[in-house]
Amino acid sequence: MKKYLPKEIESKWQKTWEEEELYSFDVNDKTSRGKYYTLVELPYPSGDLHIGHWFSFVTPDILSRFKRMSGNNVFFPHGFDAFGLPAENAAIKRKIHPQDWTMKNIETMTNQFKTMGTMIDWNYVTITCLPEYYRWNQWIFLKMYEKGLAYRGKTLSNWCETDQTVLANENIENGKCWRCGNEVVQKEVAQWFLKITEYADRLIWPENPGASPERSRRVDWPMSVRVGQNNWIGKKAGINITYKIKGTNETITCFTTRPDTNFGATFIVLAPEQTFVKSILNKNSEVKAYVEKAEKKSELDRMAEGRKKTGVFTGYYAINNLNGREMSIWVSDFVLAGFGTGAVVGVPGHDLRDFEFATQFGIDIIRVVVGKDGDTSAITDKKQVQEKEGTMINSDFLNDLDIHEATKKVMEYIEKKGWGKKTVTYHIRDWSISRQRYWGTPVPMIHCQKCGIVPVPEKDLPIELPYEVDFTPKGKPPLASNEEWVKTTCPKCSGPATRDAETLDTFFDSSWYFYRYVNPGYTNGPFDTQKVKKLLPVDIYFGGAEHTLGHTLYARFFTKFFKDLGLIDFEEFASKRIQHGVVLGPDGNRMSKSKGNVVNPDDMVSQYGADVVRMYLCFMMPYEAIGPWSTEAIEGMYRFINRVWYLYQNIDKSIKPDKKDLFFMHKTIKKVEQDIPEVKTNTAIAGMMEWLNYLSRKEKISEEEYKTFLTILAPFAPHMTEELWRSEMKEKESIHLQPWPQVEEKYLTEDEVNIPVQVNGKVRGVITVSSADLSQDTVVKKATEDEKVKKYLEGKDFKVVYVQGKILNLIVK
RNA sequence: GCCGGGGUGGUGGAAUGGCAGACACGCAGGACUUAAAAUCCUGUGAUAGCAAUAUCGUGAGGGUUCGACUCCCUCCCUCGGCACCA
Repeated sequence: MKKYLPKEIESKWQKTWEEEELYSFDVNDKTSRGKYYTLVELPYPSGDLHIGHWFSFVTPDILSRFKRMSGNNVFFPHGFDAFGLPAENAAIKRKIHPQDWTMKNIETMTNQFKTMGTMIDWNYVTITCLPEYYRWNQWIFLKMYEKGLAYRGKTLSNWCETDQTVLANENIENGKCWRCGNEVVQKEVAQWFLKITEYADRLIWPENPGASPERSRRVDWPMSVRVGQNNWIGKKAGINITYKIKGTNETITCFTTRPDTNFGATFIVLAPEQTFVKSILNKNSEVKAYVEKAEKKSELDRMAEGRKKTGVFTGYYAINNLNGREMSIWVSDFVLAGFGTGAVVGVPGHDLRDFEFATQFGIDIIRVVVGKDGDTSAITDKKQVQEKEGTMINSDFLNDLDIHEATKKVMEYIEKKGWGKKTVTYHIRDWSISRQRYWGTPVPMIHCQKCGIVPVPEKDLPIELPYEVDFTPKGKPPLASNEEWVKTTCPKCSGPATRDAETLDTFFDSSWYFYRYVNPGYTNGPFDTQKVKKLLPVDIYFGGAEHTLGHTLYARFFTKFFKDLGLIDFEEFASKRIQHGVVLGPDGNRMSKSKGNVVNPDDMVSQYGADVVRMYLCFMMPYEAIGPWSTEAIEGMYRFINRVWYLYQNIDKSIKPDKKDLFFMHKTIKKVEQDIPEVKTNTAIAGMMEWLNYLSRKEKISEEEYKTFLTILAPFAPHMTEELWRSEMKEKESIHLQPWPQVEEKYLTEDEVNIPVQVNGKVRGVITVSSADLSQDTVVKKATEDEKVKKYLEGKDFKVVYVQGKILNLIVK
């Protein structure tokens, strides 16, 4: 038999498959088979394919191939998330235009992707930086503007000095920019926002997805994503209580979720940016100095201070309606202007942060006794409170209630008295989408001196990104430097006007690409609604855990918006979400050029072949895990593939599989077909290895066994199985068009079964009994006759616990 | 601090109430070879023993159960997310 030479056979079959259009997807498929849409997050064209790309794409490919063999019309498209800062930064550094750099990378990476041997249909490719794609970004933006969901706002924003652009909250990691890692500062900038807050309630996952009646389909997303997104949305029900400021006509409103603790409120703290604070700046120099200092503090400065509280007394008092107490009013930067009302009522007996502030400034500490447990979920350490000689007061009318009821009752009481109003707050903010950079979708808006902001008429789309632009960062958008492009006429009054020179956050692009995938050339709208109806929702969406709060949340938001536009009729775009892990370098660290621990997939492919690399990536650890690449362990996979290859020589066409052979064969088919949909390729491969070990121990094997082995191995190792199937075994039709072998349950029952026998829960022997008679009497009889077991029974009486055909436990007193 | 995931041999990991450590790597011994590589065979949780075998063993402690890596309670460690969020 010829040698196993992966290099030769892999490129040969990749070429043949392309010529034969083996993987071409037909959306108009007339057969009755079901559709299956496999989606993997579209990669950024960074330049070179990383082993991480292989890791995240191979398992989806195996699943897709398996689904196809199991009789589904499988859609497995591809694309590139081609806009974004790295292109611009690389271009500045290397003096290449971002577009040229990006398109070249896409070409390189596409060729590298093809060496993986996936069943991706390369006729369906979406590239987000092309006008045919981003014109529909602009279209969607205009629709959102029309519906009041896109608006121009001027607020304190996250600003990255290095990248000279605004960042969304989701793009900040520990106060630093997610791209460059440099400090993010707060800056007042006018920019475009999307009102994702309007969809906050609909974006909240039901506690038990699938149970909610308005969701007709079962939605299976990881708990970490559902809980993470719900926390990020951060819906809280509470009450806004308004307090009179003594000696003025003014009031202060504070939000709280626990008004029952207000009996113990002793002070109020305002954010430096709060309106009442602004009104007294000129009356109080101490407050003024504090506010000015606070404004200069960056996120990092605040973090460096830790929990140490700073603050200043305003000289004013507010009246607590519940007990008539006068509460001193303070200013402190621990109160956030952007959350709630920018004012907090201090309850130091029940809140650790308030306790710290009260201790720092010598404010009274009161502990409230409410409810049948005599306390309201005290946060502060009791001893500490007593040391501060705090007063204990009793709110008599709440004595028989639990905390939850007490909160509710006080809330109603305050509202009835007219002191406050029930309200709901959210942690999620509107999504800032303006970027002051070049390489992105131009915002389709026009600024007219007379008419103000005017949307570009739909017929004028796309507003193309000009090629000639000075894109070195200068603090204003690079597009503004191209006067010819910026100058335009107002669509309303035809007077002189300028184009909006900002570009859209690239997360806008990736929020809807999977709709575009079904017909990337579609020209009558952002996507082909007929085809979308056939293929979506996505059946399984593979991607990274880092997209929990950004991309996947945005994509869900867009989906709900499209539903409201009547373009689609479902709430969730992906029925199932699986998040891949990370392949670390052989030294256990994250791969990086500077550490010199990068595993280059091209090198691995030329050394072992794509099939071995594919299978090793599936076998090394579970898909969701994080772990190091092993230069030794991959050798084991090379051995496995070679053993399968040369096992071909052991075929004896004259023999038929016996009962035991068939048992092993069907057991393995079952194992593999159960594991693949659960994304457990590591154990599926282990199952095939066991079967191979069994087959290798035999002198000769039947053709049926070998062919079945190749068939179930085909999704994992598509090239070598095809070579054996077509070149060696002279089969006409590709192995990848074969149906998945049927599991015959009748072969899975064994003549004899081994039953472990326990005495007092410890295994003392194993008996073999005929599966024809597994009755308790027979098994117990056989067990008591067993020499090893007998020793432990010593003729004593025993109780029997028997699980039919599985285990026998004898309990001796 | 809150939320979520983990903790099993020398290593990656199997087992979701029923023989813990499948499968693989590594290691040790053997076969083949003048020799090496490759390949094949055998062994490989710890302790005691020549051995049969026994005892211990899934982060720690308790509990439920005939039986617990698996379920419950308390705690420790670790990774990830959020965070002066009122």
